[in-house]
Amino acid sequence: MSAADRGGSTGQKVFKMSDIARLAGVSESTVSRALSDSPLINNKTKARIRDIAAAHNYTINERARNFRLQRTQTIATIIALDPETGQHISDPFFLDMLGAIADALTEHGYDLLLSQVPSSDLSWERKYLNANRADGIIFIGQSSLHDEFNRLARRGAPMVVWGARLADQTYCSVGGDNLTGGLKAVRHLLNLGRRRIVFLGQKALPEVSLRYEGYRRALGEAGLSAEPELEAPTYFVRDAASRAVHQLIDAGVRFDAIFATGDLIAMSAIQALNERGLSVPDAVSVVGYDDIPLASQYNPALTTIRQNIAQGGRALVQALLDQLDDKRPPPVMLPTELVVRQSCGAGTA
Amino acid sequence: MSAADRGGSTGQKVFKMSDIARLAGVSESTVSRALSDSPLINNKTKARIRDIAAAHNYTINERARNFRLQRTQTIATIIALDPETGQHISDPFFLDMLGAIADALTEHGYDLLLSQVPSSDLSWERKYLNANRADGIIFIGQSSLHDEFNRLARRGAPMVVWGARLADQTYCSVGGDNLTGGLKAVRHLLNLGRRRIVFLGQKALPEVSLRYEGYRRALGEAGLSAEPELEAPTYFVRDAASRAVHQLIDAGVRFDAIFATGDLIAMSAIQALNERGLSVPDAVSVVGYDDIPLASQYNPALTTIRQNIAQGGRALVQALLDQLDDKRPPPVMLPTELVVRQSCGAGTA
DNA sequence: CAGCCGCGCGCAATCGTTTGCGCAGATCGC
DNA sequence: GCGATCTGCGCAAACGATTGCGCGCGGCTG
Repeated sequence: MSAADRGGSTGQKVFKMSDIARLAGVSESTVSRALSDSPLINNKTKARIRDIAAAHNYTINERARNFRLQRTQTIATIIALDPETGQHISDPFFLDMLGAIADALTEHGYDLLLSQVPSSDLSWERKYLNANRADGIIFIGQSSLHDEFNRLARRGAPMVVWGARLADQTYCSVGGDNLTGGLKAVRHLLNLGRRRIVFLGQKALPEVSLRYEGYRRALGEAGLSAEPELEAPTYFVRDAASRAVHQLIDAGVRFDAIFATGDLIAMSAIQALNERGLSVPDAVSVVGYDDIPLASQYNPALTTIRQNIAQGGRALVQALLDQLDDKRPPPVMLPTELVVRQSCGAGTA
Repeated sequence: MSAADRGGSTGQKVFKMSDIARLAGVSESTVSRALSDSPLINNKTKARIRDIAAAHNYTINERARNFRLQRTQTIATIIALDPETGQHISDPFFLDMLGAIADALTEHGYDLLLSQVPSSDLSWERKYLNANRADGIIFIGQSSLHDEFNRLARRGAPMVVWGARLADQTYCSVGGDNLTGGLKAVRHLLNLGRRRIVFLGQKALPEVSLRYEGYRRALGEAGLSAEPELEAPTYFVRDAASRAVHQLIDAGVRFDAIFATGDLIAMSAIQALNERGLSVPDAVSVVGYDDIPLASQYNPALTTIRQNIAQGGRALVQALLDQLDDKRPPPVMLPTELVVRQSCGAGTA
């Protein structure tokens, strides 16, 4: 049995529509219409054809069907690895998101084509849309690709991006409410009596920049203002956050709390604090972001901002499908929620 | 612009081969052959056609091509969620594996179709192979599907499974060397002077069962034997491991080390130990399994068994592609490696 | 009884590519 | 100088489904 025979499949004959037609004594047209429940076909005929199809375990050849229909029923999901920021696909957040998207697409009868590309390779349109591999694209991770996304969207490509809503944005985005997220996180720290709060994150990233704005506003509400020495830029890369914390301490900067713009960053920061003999949450309170599955199991359990990932996946898919229906869906902002755990002193480890 | 016009794409005309042919003043056959570098075409003609194609940003329609060639150039990767074991797609291990598979497939010019199905839905063959959506299937997670996989493989479906090699196995599997992994983990604990080592994992799962065999042998080498009271079955589900540890302590079982068959389980166990005032690694040494990205950042950093995930992804893809070439690749077992970190007392937190 | 309408179905074109075969012109050997 | 061989390209038939159009037939109306 060679790879050429019907997808290298099972060794037994794979029926095509003409086989069913012959068995039923009708034309292919009739089979096609019967299986798609067309009103043009008599109900008895339909039933007979369906029985025959079922009896022979017939499955319609989706590729042929989609080809004829000039559609793919496939959505490409691209996780753009930004070598600069070091954000990696293994961030658990991405996998959860991917699962949510897969579920939502399945519900709508779409397949999910997964691709992991370095952001330097920007030929998405050619590769997926022109090559007719996918009907649309979901990008996870906005990073520094804002302009590129704008260009793509202006050319009419059906696409949606998980990320922040930006000012000059022509593409559709779905994301958490990063400003409110930052606000809630920092308000919580202030309510605990913390006053010198480190902002740990890379403001160059759109989402992080909005979280920073929330940080700034929360401080403002408390009559404080953001101090440059309390801002530590760090990417999502493994040890960057840890290094940043060490540097702060080495530089003699005093602080009693950290707002980390990612749970991984928060964990890395906590580790660094421990290495320097600072206990969490006694000496320093820490808030993370995303509520990745491990956040609740970390030691101490992480207080964090939860984004509803399942809801996000559904929203991404819905926005994209709307575009395929010629609608122009507006950007979506999902509510965020503060989850209080031990790393803020809610309990003692 | 409607979703119907060439994949709902860019609004500008999408060229097809006949357009290029007309522009070049040749037939479609010639264009086709020129682009696939057929020796039947004069080099000058080839160059001219390629220039024209490039100038018009022409991309071959992959769907039409694959349709004509009776292949899909797509591999379905299925993460079977076993509701019983509670293992979830968000296990970081899966995402890493997925990334590795995606990379390896891309290298070979294949696309990755992702599906997340509850194991109760077993119509993979119909859905992916008969429907011509994919040329083959990669299953991540063997769980309790051994028999189902055997059936599928016997029918000749091109497939490969990430998991353990079992006795009556007719399908091709790729996996870590679980026996040696268990051996290394437990030998390490024994070398540290630990004697009462808890086995934390669900032996019903094939891979875990092999790790248990390693555990047993390592104990045997040290003149010890496995004691039933030190075996705590636990699934991968969020809090199961924590509960299991609490129960052990409640039952008055004495132990000085834990071999957890997953990093998430190990982390959960450590948390439970801490809650009961037992410090890691002073009172209890813990070894995990998988070396997920967070293992090194956990607190304390986790000693664990590393499986080379990138290598695993490549091996899975290679095994599947071999099958598509009519070869019968043997099961693959990849080496495992012990990574010593603080949770075993290699350092102090 | 003739004309009309609607129901149920078949014919054949079509989606964009690949490829076996055929054919014209150039080249070569003798 | 003539047939054989080779080179370079075009014709047309596939791949497996969908769908506009047409047609036969039965029932209805006038």
